[in-house]
Amino acid sequence: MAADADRPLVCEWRDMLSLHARTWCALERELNERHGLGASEFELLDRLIETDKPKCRVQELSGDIHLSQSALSRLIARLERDGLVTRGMCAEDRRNIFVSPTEAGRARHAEAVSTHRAVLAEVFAANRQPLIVR
Amino acid sequence: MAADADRPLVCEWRDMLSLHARTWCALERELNERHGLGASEFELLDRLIETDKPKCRVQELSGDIHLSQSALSRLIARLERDGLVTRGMCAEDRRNIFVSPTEAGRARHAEAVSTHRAVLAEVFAANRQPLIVR
DNA sequence: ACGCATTTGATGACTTTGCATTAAATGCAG
DNA sequence: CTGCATTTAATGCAAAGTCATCAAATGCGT
Repeated sequence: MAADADRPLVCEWRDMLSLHARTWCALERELNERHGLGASEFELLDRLIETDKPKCRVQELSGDIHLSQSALSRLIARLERDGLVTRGMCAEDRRNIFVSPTEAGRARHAEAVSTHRAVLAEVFAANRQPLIVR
Repeated sequence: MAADADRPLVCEWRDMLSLHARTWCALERELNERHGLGASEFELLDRLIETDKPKCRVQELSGDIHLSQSALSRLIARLERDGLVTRGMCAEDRRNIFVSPTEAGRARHAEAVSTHRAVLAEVFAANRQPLIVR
C-alpha cells in the first residue's frame, strides 16, 4: 500500500477543501448580510456583467458557473423573481434564452462587488499568513 | 474603481472554484459508481480511520469535515444506517457520542481509497498539464 | 442541594442542488 | 414536406445542506 506516496496529494486536496469552504462560507455570509445576495447569485451576476455581450445563452453560463443545468435554471429564476435579471427569448433560435442584468441587478452588483473582493483578499491573505509567521 | 488590482485575486478564486468543482464531481461520480459512497461519506470514513483513536466526538469531526453540525449529524446517521459506522455513547460525558467505523466500514474504505487517490492524482495532473503544453 | 447557563447532538422546516424527464424548437435525411 | 433525432431550457422529485430549535447532560455559583 503506497499510502505515503499519496500523502502530499491528499494534503493538497484537503487544504483546498478547507480554503474553499472558508472562502465560500465567508462570501455567503457577508454578501447575504450586507447585500441580500447568495454566493451563487453574486457569481452569476458577476459573470453576466463581466461578459457584457447582449447575447448570453443559459448554456454558455453553465460552463462558468459550476452548477448543473437545472440548478442554473432555477438560479436564474430566483434572480428574475428578485428583479435582478431578465429572461428574454431569442428570435433566431427560440430554444435559447438571453439572460441580462436589469438596472437593479447592475446596481446590486456594483454595491456588492467591493464586499466580494474584500472577502477574497482577507481570506486568502489569512491563508498565506501562517507561512510567514515570524 | 480598482478593478484591475483585484484581477489576480478573482482569477485565483475562480481557478479554485473550477478545480474544486471538477475534483468534487469526479470523486462523487467515481466513488458512487464503484463503491456506493458519496464524497462526504468517504471523507468522513477517511478521517475516522486515519485518526484511529477510539474516542471520536462528533464535534471533533466537524472541524475536519466542512459541514454544519446538523449536516454532520445526518451524515453519520446515513453511514450508520448503511452499517459503516456505529454510534455509541460515552460513559464520562453522556452528551458526547463516539463514532467508530465498523468492519464493513473499514472494508469499504479500504476498497475505495485507491479510487479516491487515483481521482485526485488524475484531476490534479490534468490541471497542471496546460502549463507544460509543448 | 438547587437553579440556571452552557454544551452537545438530534430534529423540524426550508432551501438549494442534481438526476431524470418533459416540452418546445430546430436540424436533417429521405 | 414529413418524420425523427437532437438540442435547449424548465420542472417533478428526492437527496443533502443550513438555520433555528429542542432535549438531555453537565458545570457552576450560591
